[in-house]
Amino acid sequence: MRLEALVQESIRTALDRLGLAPPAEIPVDRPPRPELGDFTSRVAFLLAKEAGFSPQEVAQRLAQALRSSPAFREVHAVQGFLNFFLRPESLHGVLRAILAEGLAYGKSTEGQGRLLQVEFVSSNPTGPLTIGHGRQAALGDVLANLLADLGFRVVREYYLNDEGRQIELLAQSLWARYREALGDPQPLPEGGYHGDYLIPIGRELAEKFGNAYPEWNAEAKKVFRGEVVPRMLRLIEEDLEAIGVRFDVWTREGDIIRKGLVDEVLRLLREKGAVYEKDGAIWLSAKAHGLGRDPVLLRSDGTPTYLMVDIAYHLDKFRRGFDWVVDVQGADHIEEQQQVKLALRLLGLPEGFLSYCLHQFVTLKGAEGIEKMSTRAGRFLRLKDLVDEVGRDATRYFMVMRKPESHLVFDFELAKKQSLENPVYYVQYAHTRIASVFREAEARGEMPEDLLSVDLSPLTEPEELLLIRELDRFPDVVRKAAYDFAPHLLCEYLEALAGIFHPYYARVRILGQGAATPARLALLAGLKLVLFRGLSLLGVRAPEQM
RNA sequence: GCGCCCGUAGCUCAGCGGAUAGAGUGCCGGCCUGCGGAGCCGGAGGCCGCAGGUUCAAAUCCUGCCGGGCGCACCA
Repeated sequence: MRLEALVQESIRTALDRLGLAPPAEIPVDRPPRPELGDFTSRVAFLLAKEAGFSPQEVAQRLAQALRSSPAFREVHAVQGFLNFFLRPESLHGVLRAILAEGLAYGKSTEGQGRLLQVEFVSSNPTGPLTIGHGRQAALGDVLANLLADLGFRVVREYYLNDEGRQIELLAQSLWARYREALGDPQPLPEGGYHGDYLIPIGRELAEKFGNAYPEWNAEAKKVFRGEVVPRMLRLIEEDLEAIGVRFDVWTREGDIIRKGLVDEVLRLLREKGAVYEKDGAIWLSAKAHGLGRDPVLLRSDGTPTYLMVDIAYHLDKFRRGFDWVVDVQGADHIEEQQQVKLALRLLGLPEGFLSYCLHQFVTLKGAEGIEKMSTRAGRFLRLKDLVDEVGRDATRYFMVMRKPESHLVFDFELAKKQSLENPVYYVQYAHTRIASVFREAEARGEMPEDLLSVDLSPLTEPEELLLIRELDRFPDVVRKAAYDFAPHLLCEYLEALAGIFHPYYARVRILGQGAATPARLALLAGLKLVLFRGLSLLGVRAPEQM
């Protein structure tokens, strides 16, 4: 049994014996300081009023009733708090259970195989991915990993907007580069794409087409659009591959329109009286529902806006059978999120069908002049270049080590460091170090045949007991990181584990310690397992050697 | 002006109703004859942006203000 549940059950039994009704949920936490025990409960505060005693009196009675429980060495009542000190044997049992679970440890089936879509990156094919997209790629991928461990059937999806005005501008920008390569410099269109990445493609097309397209006209538009989109997709795929992200499904904006979903959504919204016509365009009545302004759904030329198609896309997601959809998006999409959610509510989709994981932007520390990025202005650092420089592991780790809604300062120099100041190396090194100890144990013939049947009673050092207590937390960390869209909690947890292990390793010898050796190796096996699981969820390697 | 997010140690950030507010880094001072020193230990450093309120209890919840980010296009 998990330790927290063990404590809860003990409290429940004690309450029962005292004739007190248990609260709906019995709170059990980790105390702020180790001298306050392994677990603490503030249950007495919740019961004091009803019981007619002070919190401290209630706590004292409970402590008295709990002292007979075999799980605890001591139970203290302090200022109304109930503090539990576990017997080492209770902790040893936990370690044994973790080892028995193996790689399944931390997984659950509570998602019940429900179909979940995580949509992320979804960058327009107008250029390579920047480090900003990198944060989203890492976040989306890690969230997908976490939720898959909770038993959801996860689909990673990329929404590809390969039509519309931006693509046209891109095509025209490419055409200008093409003319430039032919010695006929043309100005880039207003709001066009200035990035260098179009220059070699322009040169390539100059060779391929010669002077076939001297004018920017309807035919040139068609041809250059056809040339540019697949090439941009290549660049994006290279970036995704660099950071190690694969998508299961790519959906194009054009697919949604062709399915007739735009017309259908419009019809449904009209039936609800949620749209109106003004200046020849169709608007969504968002203000009437508390939003700041009414957005356009259908332009006066009859074409749908991005928002319109996005709403239709989400209806499509629903029809495709997803039970839950998580969209990872940057802070510049806040208004749109409110509008889409409103529209889905009006369309009668279930509340909670769509969740947004919103993240703030990334700035790069230690790289002058490229802090402010813009794809259109051609001022950015390409994701692949960053990965090439600092490595996939560090890139992924750094991108998720802060909570998404916080602005992220990516410390370029720190990420590159191959020393333990770098948190990702600190964690990986713990894993490697254990692997190294195991190799040494094998060489010396000290490795037990079966770690599961090892006598764990020699595990009595404070760090040993603390480590087991921390290993016990892993499933909670996975759950919280997944449901709160907070993968940084996993980073923090892994750093805490490594932070207990490294000093322990420095102080206590593992090998050649008689009966303590197999017990310590079993502990390290449990730790290695959890480090591996945690790093894998982050998509970061857990090396045997480095 | 309106909407969302963020103001916690010099810096980068955790903590988001509970007991003396934490980590990493930086700074100061210790420790290298054994399993990887790619390390370990100790210390200094905080009106938790400001002001009210709610609560037995507020960094945490509410209100207002101040500072920063993002958005407020018939762009995507």
